[in-house]
Amino acid sequence: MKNLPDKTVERLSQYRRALLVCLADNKMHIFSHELAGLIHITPVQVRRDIILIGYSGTLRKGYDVRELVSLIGKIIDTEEGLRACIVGVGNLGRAIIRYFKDKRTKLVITAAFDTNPEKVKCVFSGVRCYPIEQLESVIREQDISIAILTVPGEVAASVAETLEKAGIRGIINYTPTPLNVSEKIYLGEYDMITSLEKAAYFVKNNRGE
Amino acid sequence: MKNLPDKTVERLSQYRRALLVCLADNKMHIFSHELAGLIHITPVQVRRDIILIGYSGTLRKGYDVRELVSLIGKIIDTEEGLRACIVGVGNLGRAIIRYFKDKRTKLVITAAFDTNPEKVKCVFSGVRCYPIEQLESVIREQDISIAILTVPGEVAASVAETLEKAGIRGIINYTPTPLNVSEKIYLGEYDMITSLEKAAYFVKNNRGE
DNA sequence: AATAAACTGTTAATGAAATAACAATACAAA
DNA sequence: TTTGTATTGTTATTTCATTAACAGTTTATT
Repeated sequence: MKNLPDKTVERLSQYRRALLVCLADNKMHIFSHELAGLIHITPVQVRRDIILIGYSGTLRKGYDVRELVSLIGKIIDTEEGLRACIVGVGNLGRAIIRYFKDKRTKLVITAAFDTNPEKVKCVFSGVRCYPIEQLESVIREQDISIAILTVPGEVAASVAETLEKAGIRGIINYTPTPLNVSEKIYLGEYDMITSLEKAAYFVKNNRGE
Repeated sequence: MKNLPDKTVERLSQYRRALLVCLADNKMHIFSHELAGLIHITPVQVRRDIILIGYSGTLRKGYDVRELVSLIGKIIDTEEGLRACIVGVGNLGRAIIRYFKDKRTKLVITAAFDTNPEKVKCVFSGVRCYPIEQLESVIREQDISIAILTVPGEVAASVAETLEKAGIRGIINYTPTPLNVSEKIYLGEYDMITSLEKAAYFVKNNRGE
């Protein structure tokens, strides 16, 4: 059950979201093909993932939704919860703050940072904005593990360096600048130009998903 | 040279961006290890990708930057260029519009759509916003190939259906709702909660990249 | 001319992920 | 009780992506 494949982890997150909707609809059991249908993958893949996390369904009822949600929670979340911050309160930063508001209890954005004095000390969707100079101290005080980088590309590298010094453990980079951080730090690169150009290539070549 | 691997296409986009910076610095030749260093991958991977697109470097000078940029352009871009639109002009939609402004000549955001009457007819960073009812007609008139979906999750599925009817060829989904569109349509899923939860999992398990 | 250094290009091996095929089981219906 | 059906769970295969190993080539240096 340890060291799950990359893609399985991504799907677990999606499974949970779909399952929470089921629970809200009072649906207590679900078959692999139903869950597969909700996120548009194959039933086999669902079953394989579920085996990987060490869960078993029952033959005529499928999987117990609550148990599965709880198990996925044990895998993705920590008991005490993790805290994240936004670095760079532009449109994108604000979009993410707002979007995450009240979505998860075990994974919360607790601080934002910006250089603009107008933004500092403002509160965006409940998240306070600090001056970038306080990055290190606030991260340590609030025990923030993950940083979401939404600053302009030119300053991304230097901010990442500061984050590393502050002891951050994961960085999600929405900046166009590829980052170079210690192997110890989880790094997710999500550059939007690449996403769009990739789409352009496949559209051009008439290839669907 | 046809049907390049998924990951190679992504890297080509990154190569080009790095190479354009080189050109701006008047650097006309580049070695595989230099290019690899810029985006933090291995030189072997760079060389493999370059072989795949049918290009050759020279032994003592490496790759000709201009030629490589031009070749990548021929692969990713179309002669006439592609047009894209934003559906949903919230913070995220505006962030993307602004971010893409003047970034690429062959890939341009030409329209935005929203239901809010206050936003309709506004121009965001040079991109006009139309009412969602005109989605189909505007897409056809402007020959828009790609839609970037930044609407609330609840309406994503119905918007996607309309996009499909309008003859869209690629959808980039920033919505938390997984989409189900025809196999013919390229679909990129970029849900931010999944990105963050994935980071949480790896941070929790002390696993870097 | 010979040698060494610094590359590119190619093939082979490995690893990760997805798919296919099928075995096993519980239940319903005849 | 038997048979059929729908489902899970498991193993094997295939496909895709990365890494490793090394062969080949040009140029500078001696």
